[in-house]
Amino acid sequence: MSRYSAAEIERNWQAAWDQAGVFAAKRDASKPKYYVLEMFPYPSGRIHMGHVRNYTMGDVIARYKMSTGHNVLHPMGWDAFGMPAENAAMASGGHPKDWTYNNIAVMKNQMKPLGLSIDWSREFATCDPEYYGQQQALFLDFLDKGLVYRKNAVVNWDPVDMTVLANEQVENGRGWRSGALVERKELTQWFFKISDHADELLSAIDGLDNWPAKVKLMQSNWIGKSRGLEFAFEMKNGPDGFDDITVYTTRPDTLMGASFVGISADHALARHLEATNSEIAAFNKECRQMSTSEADMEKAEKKGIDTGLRVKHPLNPDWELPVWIANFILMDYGTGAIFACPAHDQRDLDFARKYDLPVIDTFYALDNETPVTDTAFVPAKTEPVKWINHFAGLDVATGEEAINTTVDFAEAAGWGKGVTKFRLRDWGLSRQRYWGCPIPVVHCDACGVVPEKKENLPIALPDDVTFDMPGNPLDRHPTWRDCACPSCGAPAKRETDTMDTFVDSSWYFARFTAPRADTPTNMDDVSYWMNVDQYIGGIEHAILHLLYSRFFARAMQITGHLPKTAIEPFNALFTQGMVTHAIYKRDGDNGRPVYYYPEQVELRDGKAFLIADGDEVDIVPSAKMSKSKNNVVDPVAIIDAFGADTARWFVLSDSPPERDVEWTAAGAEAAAKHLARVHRIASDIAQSDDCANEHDAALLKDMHKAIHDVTQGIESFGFNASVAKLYGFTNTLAKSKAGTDAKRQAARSLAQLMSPMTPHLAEEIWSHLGGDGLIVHAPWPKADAAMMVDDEITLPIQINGKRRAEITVPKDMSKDDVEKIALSQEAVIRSLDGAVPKKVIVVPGRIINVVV
RNA sequence: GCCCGAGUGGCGGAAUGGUAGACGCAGUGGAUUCAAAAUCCACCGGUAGUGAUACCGUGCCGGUUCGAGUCCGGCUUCGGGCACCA
Repeated sequence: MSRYSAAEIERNWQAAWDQAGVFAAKRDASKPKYYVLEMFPYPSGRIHMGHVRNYTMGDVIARYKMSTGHNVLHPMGWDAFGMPAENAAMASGGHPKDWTYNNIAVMKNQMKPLGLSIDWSREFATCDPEYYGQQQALFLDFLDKGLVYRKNAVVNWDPVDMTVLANEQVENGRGWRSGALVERKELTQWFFKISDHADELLSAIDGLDNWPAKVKLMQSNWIGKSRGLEFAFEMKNGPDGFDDITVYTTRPDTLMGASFVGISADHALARHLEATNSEIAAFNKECRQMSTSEADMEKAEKKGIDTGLRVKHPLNPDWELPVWIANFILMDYGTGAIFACPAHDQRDLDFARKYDLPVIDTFYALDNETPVTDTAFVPAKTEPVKWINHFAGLDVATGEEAINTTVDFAEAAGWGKGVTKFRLRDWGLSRQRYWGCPIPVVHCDACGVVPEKKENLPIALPDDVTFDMPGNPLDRHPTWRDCACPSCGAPAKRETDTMDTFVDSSWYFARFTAPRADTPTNMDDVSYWMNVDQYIGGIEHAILHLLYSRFFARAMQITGHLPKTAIEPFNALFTQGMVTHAIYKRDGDNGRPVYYYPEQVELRDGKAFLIADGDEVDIVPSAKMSKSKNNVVDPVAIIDAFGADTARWFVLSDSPPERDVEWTAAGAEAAAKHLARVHRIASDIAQSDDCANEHDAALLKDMHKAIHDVTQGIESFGFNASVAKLYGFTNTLAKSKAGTDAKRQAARSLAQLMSPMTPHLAEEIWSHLGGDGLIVHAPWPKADAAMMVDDEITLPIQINGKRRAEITVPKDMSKDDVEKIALSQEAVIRSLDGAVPKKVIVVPGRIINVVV
C-alpha cells in the first residue's frame, strides 16, 4: 500500500463495484428484503451538501443492511416537474424540458463520484412521459372509484399578469413580478377526497412506531379532529331566505360569553348583503384581495363590519347579538360562521376591544376572579375552572367536562347537535401551469367532463410552447387542446390544468419497485419490495408530502395498485437536519449587504478578513446555505480536493443526523487527515511482522467494544456516535503493541466498521490485509459479549449530590461492601467533616450518593 | 397568529434521571527536522490558588428529586410547517 490517494482508490473501487453489479436489485426469496429510500431531489442545477448528507445517510443504512444479509433496494430518481423550470424559461428563454434534463445530467455526474450504492438502472424522472403516463392511469382509476371530484376553489390571481400565483409568489399581498394587488379568483378545480380518509389517516398514526414523535404530532394536529356543537342562531331581521345562521364551535361551553356572531366574507349571507349595501360590498372586496395563504390571513390586521342584522341567543330570546363580517373567518372550515367569546379567545378579545363589543366572563380561575381586561383567560382544557351562571348548572369543572356537558345539554334540549369535524381539507391538485402532468380528461359540449381512454395515455405535453407571455401555454397552444371526445367522438377540448407536483412524489416509491412496468405498479414486484423500510428526508416534508403519500397508498390499494400491506408505505422515517455555513458580509454603500464567498475570505483568530483588501468582514454563523448569500459549499470542489470518502466522513461526523450541521473547511481537512492516518496505520500493519503477545487480548477486547458501539450507532441513526467510536478505536489500534495477527484482525474489523461510511478506503484496506473478496460482500462483524466484560468499575461518590471522590471496585461487589469502602475514603471523611450520613444511596454500577 | 422542534466550552458536539464537556476542530507547550511541511506526545470551561482544592457553570425564571443538560410549569431566542416552493 502506497500513500493515500483518494482519487485513485475511489475510481478503482467504483469500477470494481460496477463490474460486479453489486447494487442492481433483484427479487430473491432466499433473503429478507430491505428498501432504503432518500427523498428524491428536485433537479435545481447542482447538488449541495444537504444532498450529500441525505444520500450518505441512506448509503450507510443500505451498505450496512447488505452486509447483514439483506437483499437491498436503494434507488434514485428526480422530482422533475415544478415552477422553477418555467421561471427559468421565462427569465432566460429556453425550454423547461431542456433546462430540467440538463440539470439532471449535471447533478447525476456530480453524484456518481460519491460512490453511493444506488441501483441506477431504476432511475426515472417524474417528467418522463413513461412515468407521468402511468400517473394519468392512476388518476383515471381514482376517478372511477370516486376518489377525485371537481369543485370551485379560490386561487391567487394577478390581474396585471393575468396569471395564477403560488403563495410564495405573493409578497405583501402583491404579485412578485407585476407588483399588482393580488385578487382571489374562483376556479373549478380537481380535488382528491383525502377528507374521506381523515379519521383513518389519523388513527393509523398510532401504528407508525418508527416515525419521529414530532412528525406524528404534527400530522395529528394537521388533520385536526375536533368534537364541537353545531347550532343555529335565529335571525331577527334577516333578509328573505336567511332565517338563521348555523355556526360550528369547539367551545360551546362559553356560549354565555357570546358577544357577536361572525361570518366569513364568502358566507352566503355576506354575498347576499353586498348586492344592496355598498359598504359591505367594499369590505368583502377588501377581504377577497387578501392572499389565500393561512399565515398571511392570520397575520393581517383583524377587521370587520357590522351588518346591522341581529340574531337571538339560543338560551335567551331577549338577548340580541349583532352579526359582523370579519376577515379572519375561513369559509373552508366549519360553516363559515362562528360566535365570538372575547373573554376566552385572544383574537375575539382584540376584535371586541377594537369595535367596542361586550366582553362577558363565563368562568374564572379557581384562585382569581378578576374579570378579563386585555388578556383573554384561556386555561388548558384539562384545568378546572369556576363557572359563572352556567346554563347546564356547572360549578367547578374542566373545559373538557364543560364541553361534553354542553353538547349533551344542547342535544337533549333539541337546539344543537354534537358534530365531529376535521381541519384537513380536500387536496386541490389542479395547477394552471405547463410543466406538470396533464390531467387526462376531456371537456365535451355534449358529454361534459369525460375521462381520457387509457389506450390514449400518456397525454404528453407538447414541446412547441413559449414562455414569452403570461398564463398557461397549454391554454393558448393552437392545436394541443383539440381532440375527439372519448365517449361520443365529437370534437372536444382537453383539460389544460396540470397536476400538483405533490402528486408526482406521492407514489414514486412504489414505481421504483418496477420502474419500467406498463402499468403503474407490478403486483409481484410491489408486493415483494414494499414497504419502504427506511425513508430519509427533510423535516420540511413532515406534513404535506408524507400525508399525501399515506393517502395515495390507500387510494392505490383501493384501485388495486398496491397490496393491503402497503397501506402505510414507510415503515420507518428519519428526518435529517440542514447543512449550514457561515455567511461573510459587509454593509454596502446603498445599505444593502454585500456577500462574499468563503474562498474570498481568510480566517484568523475567529475573525474573517477579505483577501482582496485585508479588511475585516462580518461573520454570520450557521446560516442555511443559500445561493443569494454566497455561502453554498459545492460538494464537487470538496470531492476534487479531498475525495468522496472525506466528504462522506465529514457529513456524518460531529452533528447528530437530525440536527443541522455546520460545514467548515477546517472540519473537512481534519476528516481528510484522519482517513490518511487510517490508511497509514493499515499500511504499517500490512508490512509488520510481530509475534503474538500479552497485548493481543486488550486490543481484541477493544475491537469487540468498537464493533458493538459502532453497530449500535448505525442501528439508531447515531452516525456521529459511530464516528466518535471509530476515532477512539483508531487511536487504540495505532498505540497498541499487539502482535501482527491481532492487529490485522483489528484493522480488518476497523475497515468493515468504516465501510458503510467510507466504502472506498475500506475496500482498499480490506484488500491489503487479506480480506476475502469485496468488503461490500463481507458479512458484518459480530461483537462477542464475553470479550467485552470489564472486571472492575469506577464509581463516583457524591456528598449531597456533589462529586467528591471515586472508587474502583470489582464489578459485582455487593451494595453493602461498596458503601463501606466509600465511607472509608479519606476524601469522603474529609468532606463529611464529622457529619453523620442520613442516608447512603448506592446505585449499582452507577454512583454512590451520601446524604447528610 | 397557529402547530412542531432546538438552545451545553473559542467552535461542532457527548452524556438509559447518576462523575457535565466523550470524540473532533481551533489554540498552547514539547519531540522530530539545518529549517519547514507532515507526523508524534502533553495540556486545553470560568474564577481564585504555586498546588491539593474550592466556588461558579448546560438560553432565562420557578418546581419535583438523595441527585436535573435530561422530568414538570412559565418565558425567551432561533429554526421548520401553515394546504399553489419543493
